[in-house]
Formats: sequence, C-alpha cells, structure tokens
Amino acid sequence: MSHTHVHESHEQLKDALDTLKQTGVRITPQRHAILEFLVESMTHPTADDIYKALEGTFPNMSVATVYNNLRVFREIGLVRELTYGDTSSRFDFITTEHYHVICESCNKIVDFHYPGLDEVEQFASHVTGFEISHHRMEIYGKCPSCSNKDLH
Amino acid sequence: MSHTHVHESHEQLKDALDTLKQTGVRITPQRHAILEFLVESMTHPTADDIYKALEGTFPNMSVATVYNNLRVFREIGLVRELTYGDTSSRFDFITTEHYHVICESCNKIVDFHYPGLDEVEQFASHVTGFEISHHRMEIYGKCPSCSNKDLH
DNA sequence: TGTTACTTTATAATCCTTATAAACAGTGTA
DNA sequence: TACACTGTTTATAAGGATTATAAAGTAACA
Repeated sequence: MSHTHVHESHEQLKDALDTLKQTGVRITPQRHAILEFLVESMTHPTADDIYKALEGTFPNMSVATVYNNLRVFREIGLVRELTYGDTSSRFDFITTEHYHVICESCNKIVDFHYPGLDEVEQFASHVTGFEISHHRMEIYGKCPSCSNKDLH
Repeated sequence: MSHTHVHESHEQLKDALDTLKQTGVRITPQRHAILEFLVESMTHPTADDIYKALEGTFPNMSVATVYNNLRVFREIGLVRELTYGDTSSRFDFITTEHYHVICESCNKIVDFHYPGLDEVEQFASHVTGFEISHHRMEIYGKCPSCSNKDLH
C-alpha cells in the first residue's frame, strides 16, 4: 500500500512535469519542489504551508515565488485553488475528480469520490440559461476523532 | 409581481427584526438599514457594497459597523456569508434554501432551487465516518448576457 | 558570445477584515 | 432626576493574505 502510494506519486509528478514541458513552462528547482510537495502531501496546504515546508531546502525562496507558481499551476490545470471560509486559500493537486469533507472543529479535509452531479448542472443550466463550466461542493461536519473528544 | 415582491420583502424584514428582539440584539438605525438593504437587494453584496450603499443615509457610519453587524446577523442565523473565489465575502439574507450559479465573466450570482443533496451527505458520512452538518455547492459558468457579448 | 525572454528574489503596496479605545446611547435603579 | 451599567458606534490602527514592482539571476538560442 505504501509502496503503491509512492509509485503513484512518482507517476503523478512525472505527468505534471510533462505537462509543464508541453505548456512551455520552465521546470525550475523551485517549481519541481512545489509540485513534489503538493503531489505527496495529503493535506491541502496553504501557500504559507508550502513556503515553510520548503524553506529548509530553499532558504532564499520568496513567498512570491510560491504564489506565482501556484497561479501558473492553476492556469495550466495542474492545481485547484480552494477558497473555503478560512482566511487563506488551500491548494490541491488535481488527480481524479473528488469532493471534500471538512471538519468544522479541527479543519481536517478528507477526500471522497462521488459520481459527478451532472444532473444538477443540467438543471441549473435549464432554469438560468447559463452555459455551465463546472461546479464545486463541500460537505461540513465533525470528523471521527473530534467526535470522540467530545465524549470525554 | 413587483407589488408581491415589495410585500414579501416587508414581511421578511419584519421577521428579521422580530428575531433581533427575541435574541436581545438592539435594533439600531444602522442595523435596520443594513438588514433592509440585504432583504431588498438581489445582488449578494460585499461588506463594502453595503457600506457604500448606506453612506448617503449614514455619512458617519464606520466600515467596522458593517462588518460587526454582518457578524451578528450571521451568528443569529439571519445572514449567510459566501466565500467564493473572489477576494471578498458576499452576504446573503437567508430565506429559503437555494444554490447559486455564478458567472465567471461578470461575477453575477443567480439563485436556483434544487432538492437538497441529502444522498451525497449520507454517502460522505458513510465513507468518511464524519457527522455531517451541512454542505455547500455552487455552479460556475457564463450568464446569457455575457454569452451574447462573446458573439460580437 | 551576446541577446532575449523568463524566473526568482526582496520589498513595498494593496486590499479585506479585525482589534482597540474612546465617545455615545439606551436601560434600569435608587 | 441622577447615576451606573451595558451594548453600540465611531475612528483609527493593526493584522494577514495576496499582488505589484524592480532588480538580479538564469536558461535558451541565434
């Protein structure tokens, strides 16, 4: 399982780097590291999380570099920006389509898969006349470990 | 139709003011005006929109007053805060449950009704073990008038 | 090699939101 | 009425996230 995960991450990183090449975006050490961190992290990090995580390896890296490159990645479709209620955006490496469940007490984010809500999009298009491009959905609640804490 | 709308707005405002009384929140002129503006506006305004809209009537009102009262209204369930992709929050007077379609080119927000996605919540609860409290969903696309502009 | 375009860095600026403290207003009580 | 108490508004400062700017660095390429 862990072995599989490592292997998948490696593939995903390779694919992402290929996309960079195809799009004509240079693969700098910083970009490589940011992508690698995103692919391997399961935590939906903020820009600052990424900055802090990499400052050991890149002591001189600027926060602006993180933001700039996250924007680049978003524009070429490698990364999704999540604007939840909290103050700062979180960033999510795009693999397969999935939704998020968010713990309202510890802010943990857990992925889950669910067949796309195409009917909702079609319905909305019908009643509003919009050309629909996509949708977002998040579910809020309390994670198992926070539920347990409340019992004590 | 217009007459009906005015009448409904009036009822909604009255109900909201009743809620304030019941909750022990004082009805100040500023609060009255902010609520009235929210009820009658169909535009999901930002805090700054509200501030600008009322500065004619309240030349000395502080931005903090708008933010403070929007927080109060949110806490007692009169108002919902929408944190979409753009930089600032938008505020929505809560009437009946509905979802939003957002135009990616002019940022217009249109309401639409759709039966709640209870199955999705139940599914998420099942696979993640979360206690679910609620969800949010928005649909993105291009509104009819922006679609037309693109044709010329 | 030299030129060009892209990238990073460092820093300043911007924007949204919240915190703070003083002034103000309403409410209740002696 | 006078007084104290509490909640509210105001004005302003402070905070935090993100973007803009300009200079320095680096890769690509004629």
